[in-house]
Amino acid sequence: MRHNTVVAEGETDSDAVDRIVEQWRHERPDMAPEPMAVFGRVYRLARIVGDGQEKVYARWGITRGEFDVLATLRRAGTPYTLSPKAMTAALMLTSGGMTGRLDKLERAGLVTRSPDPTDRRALQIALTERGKRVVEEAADAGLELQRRALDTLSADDQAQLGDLLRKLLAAVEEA
Amino acid sequence: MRHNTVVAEGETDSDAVDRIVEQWRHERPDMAPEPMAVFGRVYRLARIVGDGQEKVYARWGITRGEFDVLATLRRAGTPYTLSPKAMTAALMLTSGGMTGRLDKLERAGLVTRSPDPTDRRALQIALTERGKRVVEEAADAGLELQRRALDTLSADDQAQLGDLLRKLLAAVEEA
DNA sequence: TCTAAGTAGCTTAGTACTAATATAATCATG
DNA sequence: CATGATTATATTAGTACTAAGCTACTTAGA
Repeated sequence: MRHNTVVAEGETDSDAVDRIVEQWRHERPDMAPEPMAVFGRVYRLARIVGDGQEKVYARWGITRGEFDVLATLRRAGTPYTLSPKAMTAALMLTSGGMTGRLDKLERAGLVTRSPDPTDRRALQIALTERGKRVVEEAADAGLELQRRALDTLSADDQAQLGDLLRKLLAAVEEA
Repeated sequence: MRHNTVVAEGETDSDAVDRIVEQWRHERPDMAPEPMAVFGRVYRLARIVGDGQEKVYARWGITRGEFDVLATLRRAGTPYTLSPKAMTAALMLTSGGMTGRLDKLERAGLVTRSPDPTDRRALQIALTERGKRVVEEAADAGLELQRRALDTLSADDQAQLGDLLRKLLAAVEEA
């Protein structure tokens, strides 16, 4: 319930998420749906920016999930080698899902599978030269998309948003 | 580059996302990967809290996608009736996806499909009594999950986070 | 009024996952 | 050092979606 209609500095018009929260408040006055305003926007941001990154990565013929595999290998540093098991944990994926992603990446010539000499149950997944080039170009392009969105916020706002999200994520990961 | 190791008030230890950003910085010093810190946390929050909501809604035998359909009908207010077309748009879904969700909800007795008397191409989807009860109970439980996570932040922090996310979402939806 | 274009919902084929299970190899204990 | 438990990857069946295209219906224009 606003006491006036002046829009304060930096304030934005009500958006789709505000309207949803308002609808709930109207239909269920006992509900206190304020947390939806935060998580509704988190979901929407993840979806919209995620879809955008998906489109960017498609220029290199890979999906976002496949990019994540390549990026995990690239970030590990030379010789760009990890086990499927390690990446399965890092990417919150089942082993079946990882097998599928590696099949596609191997067929595309972006990674190789070789036996782990010290553990015959395990594999070593390695980035190929082409895989390294693809992941670097795609990462730059995807980052650029994120940067364009984020740079609509002041440097202060960006830092503050990062801090608040880190706090919230820490709380959520605890539970 | 910190000048000392004192952890300032409210500051949190480095988390998985910080470590990913740090790895990129080390491997690609030219990269400026700061935006990843924000969007990485947005993705992770969406995934973790989303999975949590999925588990909550499962107590009523519905998925998150099906909950969203029921909630859209409930929020519309009495008589809790909308066309598939309207909901397809609101939920960013293809028509095929909507048909599938409605099939399941109709079989479960949570919605009904009836012909639109004014347009014989269209349908009217309506919440049943049971559908209304299910969506209200599930919405309360899902909201409670969100509230527990969010209440680890001060009221000020919650408000600030909401504002920053609204700004960022507006920028993202523009593009 | 007839027809072309557009719209609503459904169907089909294909994709990317999960959960459960299988297989093979390794590790830990008596 | 034998064996029971655990681990790493793959396989299978089932799920929830998308993209493309279909049918039935509606609308706008000559």
